[in-house]
Amino acid sequence: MATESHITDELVNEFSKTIELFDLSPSDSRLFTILFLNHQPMTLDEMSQTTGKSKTSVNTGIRTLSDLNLVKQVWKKGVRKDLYTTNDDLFQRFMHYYLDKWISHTTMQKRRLHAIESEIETRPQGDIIEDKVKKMIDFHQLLETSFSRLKETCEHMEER
Amino acid sequence: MATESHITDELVNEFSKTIELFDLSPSDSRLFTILFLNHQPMTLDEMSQTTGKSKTSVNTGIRTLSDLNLVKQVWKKGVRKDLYTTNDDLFQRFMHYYLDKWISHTTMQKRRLHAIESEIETRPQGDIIEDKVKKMIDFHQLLETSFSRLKETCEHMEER
DNA sequence: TTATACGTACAGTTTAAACTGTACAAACAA
DNA sequence: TTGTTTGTACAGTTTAAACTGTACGTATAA
Repeated sequence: MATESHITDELVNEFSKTIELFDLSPSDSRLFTILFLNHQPMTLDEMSQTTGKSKTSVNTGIRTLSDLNLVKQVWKKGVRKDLYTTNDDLFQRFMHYYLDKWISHTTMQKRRLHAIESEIETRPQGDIIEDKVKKMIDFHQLLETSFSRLKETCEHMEER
Repeated sequence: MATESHITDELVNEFSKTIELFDLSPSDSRLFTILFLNHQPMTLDEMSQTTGKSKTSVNTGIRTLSDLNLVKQVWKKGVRKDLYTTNDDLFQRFMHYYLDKWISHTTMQKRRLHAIESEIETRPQGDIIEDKVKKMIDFHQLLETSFSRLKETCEHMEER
């Protein structure tokens, strides 16, 4: 038992570090990983037990993960408690959520910058500022196309 | 004056939101943006004044940004105070810093997972765990190649 | 040399986020 | 119906991060 929990702990520690890169809090990342490693879907009480956090805390964590489509609720006849498990297609799910976040953000900000740009036209602010705004818009454009391309690439990638 | 500062404020607000996507704190993002929008390099006191933060705070912020190669120190004869300005090639700089972070992280974590995998071979943990570890490694592999490809793509992109 | 100006280390404070426990509402069992 | 069980809202607490002010070391100018 000591051995098994040691290995599992290691896996949780390492994997959740990667999950954090997707802008999830350490707690939420850890919760996701525990759920992913577990053999069956888990109840709130089980997750509370395993993570060492309160049930309330786990509850809000699960809600966050559900909202991002990384976790789903499942039903099992005879079980009264809510059961949760991780969604399949780890890579596709995470990439989808993450890239959409980037793309929608950059698109929106680019639009806002254009709005400011036209506001500037009515009351000029000087060449330097105008040049900076252009640079900012270019920056957003490059980000948008980069991440859009990556999204396309990812959708064609295999996951076993 | 009211007009000018209004527009500048807007620009700072909007642009720093994008900078935050690169895992920089709101304060650091704001500091970067202010520095980027300013016509000349700025001193610590000026930045302190403009951001409304203490000099110490600005100092640590600048250090963070310098460490990430997003900001550089410049010298101007006759000026005793330290002067800082943003680096050129906004897009390339940010992307380089960000993608390197992802790539080095995934590479390292993949290696660690492989280590755990071989540890498991000596003391088997059951098929389910072994399968999960494989899935984790695949996940990291896919991340690594995705971001490596993006890096290549970005290096060939133009920035005006 | 002394005096002044500047950057930064450090301790303490403020602020925001994460977390907990209680209390309640909805669903189910008897 | 009444009694349990479960999920969640909310207020209060803990914890961590961000920030400030002072105090000191180094550099420049006189």
